[in-house]
Amino acid sequence: MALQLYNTFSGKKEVFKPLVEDRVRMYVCGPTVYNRVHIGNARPAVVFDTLYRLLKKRFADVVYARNITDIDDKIMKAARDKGEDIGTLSQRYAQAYFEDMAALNNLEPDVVPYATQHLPEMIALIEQLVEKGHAYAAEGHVLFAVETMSDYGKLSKRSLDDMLAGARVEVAPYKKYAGDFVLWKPSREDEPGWDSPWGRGRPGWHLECSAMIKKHLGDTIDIHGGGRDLTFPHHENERAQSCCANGVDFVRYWMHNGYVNIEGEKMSKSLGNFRLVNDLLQQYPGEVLRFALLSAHYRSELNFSSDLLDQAWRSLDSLYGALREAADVKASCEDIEGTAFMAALEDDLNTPVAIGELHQMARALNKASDVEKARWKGMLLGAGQQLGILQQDPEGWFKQARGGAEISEEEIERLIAERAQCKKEKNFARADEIRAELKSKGVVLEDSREGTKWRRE
RNA sequence: GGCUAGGUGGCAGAGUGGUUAUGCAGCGGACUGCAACUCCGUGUACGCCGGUUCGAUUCCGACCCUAGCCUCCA
Repeated sequence: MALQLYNTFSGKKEVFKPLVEDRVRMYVCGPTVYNRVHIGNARPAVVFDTLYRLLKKRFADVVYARNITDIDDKIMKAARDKGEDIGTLSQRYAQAYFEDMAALNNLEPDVVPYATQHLPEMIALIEQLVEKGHAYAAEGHVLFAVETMSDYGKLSKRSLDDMLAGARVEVAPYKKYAGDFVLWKPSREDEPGWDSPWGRGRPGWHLECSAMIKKHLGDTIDIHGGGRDLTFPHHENERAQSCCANGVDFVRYWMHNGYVNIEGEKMSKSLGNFRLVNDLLQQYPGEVLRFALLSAHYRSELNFSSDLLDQAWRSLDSLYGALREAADVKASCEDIEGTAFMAALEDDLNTPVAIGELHQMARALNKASDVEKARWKGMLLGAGQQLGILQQDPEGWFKQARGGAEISEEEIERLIAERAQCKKEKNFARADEIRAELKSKGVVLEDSREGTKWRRE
């Protein structure tokens, strides 16, 4: 089955065909590093990481780039507030971002470009736009003239008239037209800035992506992804800059993920209702967070709650449970091509259905005869790998801490040994007492012919 | 005000013009010294009102409601 992706630009699912056969170039908007990221920021990283894994399976030459925005007015403000150097602050949060993303089992992108390392490219892009009459300088600013682009607004599906009718911001006096956006703005002495033909200043927000895409991936790329809120103005403006400067198609498939909501409301730094990935990691394994993010289709909104996380954890428990039972089985290297699992992923990354298939595989593994177990274990592991889950040692999975007061492994083992002795002596009263005692400390015992296993819950 | 997306069983979440996923929770059963795990069984849910149709949750129209974008934002 052919990979199908929903393209924001056309508004429908399309069969994915790279511009050049077997070669895919994908760019995803990364974070502005002025704070630790919240779980909403993690969603595109997880979604597009899952797509990246799928693309790598399908195509020989895949390059995935995800930028770090390290120059921005919010970073400048954060640095001022903390009395810290901008570079130090952005470096620190970039590092924190990498750690958070790694904890969610995200593979590293092939390219991680930084905005501040691409000033010459950005300036060159502006010069090109000015030269072609798409941009003009005014009062130290350089602005993009949106009226010079005939299909401006086509990505976000809005007309210039609509936008101006709903405008809620005052129009800056240096703009020729209210919808024009900034490519370059002047910096005061105490603000970070770079020399340019228009004086010392800094780039507008949208420019870096255009410049970095051009440099690292080319004039026309296959996939550009990000959160739904970036469709306008960010991606619309990127598209305007790149199309007008390069004169060729910019992005062939635009993809946007839905929001993570809290209590039915968008989670965002500005609303202050966010949950930091790092805080959540104190309470939940990264794999649980990843699973929760993949439990809804990427284009839907996802309501984030402790209920969701608990369900995700239990679902993973059931999958790891099947692997744990088959711990002695050597998994065969199974090809998951052509399975319902792959068909789900290829259908615009339908991860909820793919997860359903994972459960079917686990059930099959549980029921399988000894000879069949190797095959199903291989399938389950292979499918899990495709989603970035199920790669841990199952025994370790069940023994990991689950928050709250912890009883040590030594103590657990000691009580299990005592209970085994009691059972041998038919002292079931004491055996049950030990079970209850451990249960009260969050440890569940599972007897079997091979002995007693335990897990934390 | 303009534009966009969506309203599915207790919860999460796919999907479909008729045989109505999947997971969690619940209930019944098998297994177990007791449990747990696992397995088997079990739930006619698709916002409201009309229309098309032999038949609509699925198509069409109106309505209600929710969220988002139009300003920094994943």
